[in-house]
Amino acid sequence: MKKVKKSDINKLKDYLWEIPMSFRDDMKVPARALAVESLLDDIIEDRSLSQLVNVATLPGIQKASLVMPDVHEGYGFPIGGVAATRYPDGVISPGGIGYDINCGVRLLTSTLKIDDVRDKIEALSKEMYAQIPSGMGKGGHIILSEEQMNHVLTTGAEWAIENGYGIHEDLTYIENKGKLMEADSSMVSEMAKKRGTDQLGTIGSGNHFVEVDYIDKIYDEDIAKAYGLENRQMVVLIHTGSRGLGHQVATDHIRIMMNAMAKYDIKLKDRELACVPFNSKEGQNYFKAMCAAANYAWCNREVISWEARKAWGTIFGEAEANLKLLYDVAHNIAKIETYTISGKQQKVIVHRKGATRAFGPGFEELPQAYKNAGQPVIIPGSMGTCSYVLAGTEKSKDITFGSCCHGAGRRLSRTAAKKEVNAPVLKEKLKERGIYIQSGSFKGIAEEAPIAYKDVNLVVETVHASGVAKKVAKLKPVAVIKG
DNA sequence: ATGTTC
Repeated sequence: MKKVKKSDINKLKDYLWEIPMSFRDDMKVPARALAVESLLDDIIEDRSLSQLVNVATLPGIQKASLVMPDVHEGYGFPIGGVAATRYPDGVISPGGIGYDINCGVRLLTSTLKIDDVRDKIEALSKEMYAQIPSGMGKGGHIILSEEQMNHVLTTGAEWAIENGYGIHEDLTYIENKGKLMEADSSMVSEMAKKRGTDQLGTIGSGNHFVEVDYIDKIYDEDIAKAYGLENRQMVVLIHTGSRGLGHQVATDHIRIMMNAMAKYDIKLKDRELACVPFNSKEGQNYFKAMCAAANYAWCNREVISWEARKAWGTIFGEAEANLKLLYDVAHNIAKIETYTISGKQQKVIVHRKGATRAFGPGFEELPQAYKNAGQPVIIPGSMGTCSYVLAGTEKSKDITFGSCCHGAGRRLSRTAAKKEVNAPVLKEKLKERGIYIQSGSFKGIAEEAPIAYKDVNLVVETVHASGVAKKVAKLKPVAVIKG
């Protein structure tokens, strides 16, 4: 595979770079990277830009294959990538969505200020760790019957609320109200359902976590007010997805697609880009299964919120347990959306893999309170650094198919991170800075160390400067619960 | 990311 060098890349703006179609004769559109130059110099080191060029060859791809500033290499497609293919005959590719279907984040706001509760943070971190199951393969307290599983897969977050694990008001503040209508539970294999039987309300491992933060800085007073954010306010950030169930859905359908591709005469440089036309039988079946797994993930984050609320009730009392959902966004998902392409309205299948939707003001699905502000975009940083709340913009539709970055983005591989980091020492150092890490695994702490990640400040500066999202608030962590 | 490499 021809490696992408700096000299192959044209600078379009200070934060926008393009690999032109002349780079490789099989490219159907140019490949673009949103990044300030110092991040680009990091990005060029791994295979993510070569992967981006591969994506630009997919049947039906529109306008450009894109990566966000937090990009790094992934399975087939780079993580931090956006690819829109023509509806309905362009391809859908599970690799463009990711194994963790509807991995995403949500932010809950509290009525407490950090300065009033410093002395309770360590106890809070322990109580949250006790209430929220975490770790590889770990199950939770809810065991779903076959019938309940089918309900979760078709109704998403609603299931949690109807069964006493959530608050009805939350639904208004979840992307797609926590339920994709196209879901079909019969497209989810028995194996996938089995893996998901006891994993509702669990965070898993890797970069998944539940975190307590406080608002350290407000950049946009008006939008912060609309979102209900105030300086020093404590919030809860939840990052996880569809667990073993989503992983199995991806595994099952990638295998099916690899066998079906020849039938549709699709030939690829990298078999990890396995894809079929969206309107083919296999494409539809995957999409329906993906939607079902996405619903499972929304239900999962709703149940985890219930567990977090329980822990807050134990530590601070009933009145303070009423954490309010600011917003819940997916960053591993495919959506059918409409954009202006070459001057005309065109429906596309937008693949977002490690990319957050970032729609601007006026978007009809937004709750009334956010109509003028735009969709909240939640960007978790690396463990122990900081995170951001941003607001989507109208401009994101022109530049990134309504998308934004999803986090800091990995810089070192997990193996490299483990070599560099002494986890017990890191944990102690963070504690000295008032950040309590609760984790069952030192290996997990090492892999997620700040040094393993890009500088989230630069990532956020890039998206802010490019206009795809606006900075609203900066969050600082005080407690992290992880696998 | 993941009952850690279909």
